[in-house]
Amino acid sequence: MENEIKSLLLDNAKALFGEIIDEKLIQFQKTRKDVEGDLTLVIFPFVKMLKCSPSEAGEKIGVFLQSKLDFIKSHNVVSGFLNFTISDEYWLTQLSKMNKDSRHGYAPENSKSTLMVEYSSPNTNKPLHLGHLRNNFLGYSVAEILKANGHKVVKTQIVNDRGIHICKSMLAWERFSPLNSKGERESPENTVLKGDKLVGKYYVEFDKQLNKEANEIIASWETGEFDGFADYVVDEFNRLDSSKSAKNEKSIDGINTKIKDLAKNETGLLRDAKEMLVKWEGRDPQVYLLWTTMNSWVYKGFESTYKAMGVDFDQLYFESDTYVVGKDLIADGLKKGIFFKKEDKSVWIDLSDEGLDAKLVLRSDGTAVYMTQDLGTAFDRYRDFPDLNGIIYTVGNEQDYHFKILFLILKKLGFTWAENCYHLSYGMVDLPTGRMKSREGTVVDADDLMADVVAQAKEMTQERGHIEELSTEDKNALYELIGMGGLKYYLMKVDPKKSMMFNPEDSIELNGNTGPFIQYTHARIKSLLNKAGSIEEYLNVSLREEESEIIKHLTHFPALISEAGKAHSPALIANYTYDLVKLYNHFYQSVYILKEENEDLKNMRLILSKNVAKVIASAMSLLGIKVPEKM
RNA sequence: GGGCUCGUAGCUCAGCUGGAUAGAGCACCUCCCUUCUAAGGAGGCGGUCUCAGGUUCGAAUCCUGACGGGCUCACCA
Repeated sequence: MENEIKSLLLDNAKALFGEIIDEKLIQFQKTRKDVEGDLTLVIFPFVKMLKCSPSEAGEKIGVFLQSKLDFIKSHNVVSGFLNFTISDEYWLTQLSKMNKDSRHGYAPENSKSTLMVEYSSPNTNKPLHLGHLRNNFLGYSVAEILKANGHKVVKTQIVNDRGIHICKSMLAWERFSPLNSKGERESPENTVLKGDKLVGKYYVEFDKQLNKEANEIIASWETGEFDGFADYVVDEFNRLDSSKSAKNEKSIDGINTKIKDLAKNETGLLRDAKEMLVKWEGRDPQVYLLWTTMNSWVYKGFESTYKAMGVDFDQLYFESDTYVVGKDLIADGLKKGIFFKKEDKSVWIDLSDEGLDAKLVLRSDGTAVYMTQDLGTAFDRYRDFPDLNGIIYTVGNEQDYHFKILFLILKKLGFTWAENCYHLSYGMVDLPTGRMKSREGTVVDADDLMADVVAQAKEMTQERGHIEELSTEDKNALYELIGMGGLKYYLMKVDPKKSMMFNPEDSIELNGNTGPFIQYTHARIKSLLNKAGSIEEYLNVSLREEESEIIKHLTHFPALISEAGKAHSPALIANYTYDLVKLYNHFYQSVYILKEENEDLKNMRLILSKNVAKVIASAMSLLGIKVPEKM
C-alpha cells in the first residue's frame, strides 16, 4: 500500500511537483486516533516546491492519488497531513490473503545467509541467575527472529571451562568437602544439591578460606611478624601501611584492599590453585580427572536449567579447546608484525592509531587471557562453518569495550568477516535494592525464580477455576506455560539495550502488559473457534472501525519481523503483540461474534479472530513463549 | 580523570531515521459479567519529556554544555 503510493508519486513527480523528488521526502505515519483515516502522508516536505499552502498541496496530492488508486476510498487534509481512508475491499483482501498463508509474516526458510547467535556462555563455577535469564531469553529469541527473517541460524555458546577460577573450586572441594560415612566427598549423588550448585558452593568456599588465610597473614604483619615473606612483599606492605596516615576514610579503604590483595597472593591456598592450573595445562591425569568429573556435574545441572528455560544450542564451544587456537593465532600475528612482544615476553597489540591503548593478548608466562580465547573461538567458528556470514554475541554491556577491541583485532588479523560480527549488548537487570551482588547474597537464582514463578501461576490459575476438566498433567504443563510466559515476557518487553528493573514481588503479574494477558486472549479466541466449528465463506460485509484497525495491524506483521531482525530486538515483537491484543479485546467487547445473526459478518469475524490467534501464537513463539488453548 | 551510555506520569516502560493535542501498564477513583473465558472492557486522575542554550516551518527525538545515575579503562573473566 505504502509502496504503491510511493512509486506512483515518484513516477509522476515531474507532473505533480515540477521536479524529480527524493524518495526520503515521502514520509508515512500512522493516522492519529482522533482523525479520520487509515494512513497519513506528511505534506510539509512538498510545500516549498509546490509554492502553496500545506492544505492546498495536500489536497492536490490527495486528489491525484485517489484518482489513481482504487483502494483509497477518501482523503482529507488536516494541518499539513494528508489522511487516506482505505476501502473495506482492500482490508478484506488482505485478511483473506493472510488467512491462506500459514507462515504469514515469515520470510521463506533459508532464503538468507547463515548467522551464528551466541548466548548464555556461563562460567562453570557460578549457577545461572536472573542476569543469565535475560541473556538466554534474548539470545534464543533473536535467533528465532532471524530464522523468521529467512536466515539459517546456528545457536551456540562458549563454555567458560578453564582458568584459575576453575582450579579454585576444584581445590576447595578436594580440601574442604566433608566425608560421609562411606568416606566419600560431597557429590550430586550423595547430596540434595544440583551439580552446578555444588561446584558453585565450593567456589564460594574457596573465597572464604582465602580471605581467612589472608587475614591471618595481615594480622601477623601488623604485629611485625614477617618471617618467610619475600623482601619486596614486606617493603610493599610497609609502604602501603605507612601511607594510611593522614588520608581520608575512602582512600584508606582503597589501601586496605591493596594490602588484602598482597596478602592473598601470599596464601598457600592461592599458590596451590596456581600450581593446579599449571598441572592442568600440563594435562596431569589426576587433575584432569577431577576437572572432567566436576565439569560433568555442572553440565548436568545446567542442562536441567536450560530445559526449564526452554532454550537450546546447535553447537557448543569450549574455552579449554579454543584458547589453544587463540595462542596459535597470536604466534602467527606476531610473525606478521601485528602484535609485539615486550621484554618480559608478554604479547600486546598497539591500538594507538585507533585512539585506544595497547592491549595485552598473552601473559608474560605465555598463558592465555580472555581476549586470547575469544580470538580463537571466533576463528574456530568460521573454520567450522565456512558459509557463516556473521556472529551475534549476546553479552552484557559491561563488555562493550572488550568487543570493540575483539572485532578490531580480528580485522587487523585480516579476517574480512570481522565486519559482520555484532555485539548484542544488553543492559543489566537491577533489583529494587540495586545491583545483584553475590557477596551480599542478593543474587536471584535462575532455578529458584523459575520454580517460584510457576508456583505462583499455579496458585493464581486455581483461583480462577477455568480448567477443572483438565488432567493433572495438562494442568501442570499449563502452570509452567503461564509462569514461564510471564517471566519471559517481563524480561523481553524492555528494549534489550537498556538496563531494567526487576521486581521479584510482581515478577508474575497477570494484568496489563504481561505474558499471561496475551496468553489469555489467545485462549479466549481458541475457545470461540472451538465453539464455532467450521467457518463458512463470507460475502458482502462492511467493516467496523475496530475490525479494519485489527486487519491493518495484522498486515504490518511481516514488516515488524523484519524490523525486529534488523534491530535485534524481541521487545519490538512484544510491544506489537500487546497492541494487537488490546485492539482485539476492544473489538471482542464491542460486538457479538458467535451470536451475530448475519452469517457473513459472523464468519468474517471468526476468520479475523482466527488470524489474530495465529499471529499471537507466531509472535509469542518468536519470544520462546507458548500459548494455551485454554486457561 | 578519559571513553561509552542512560535521564519521559508516584512506579515500570513505549515513543527517538525530527512532524498533529507526548502514549501504555501498575497504583488510585468511577462504571460494565441473564455476552461467546471479567487473567477482560469503558472512563477519570496523573507530564516544565533532568536543566540551559543552539539548529528550523517544526525538537522528547539532532548538536553543544551543565547536573544526576550506570558501565568501563587489569598479566580478572
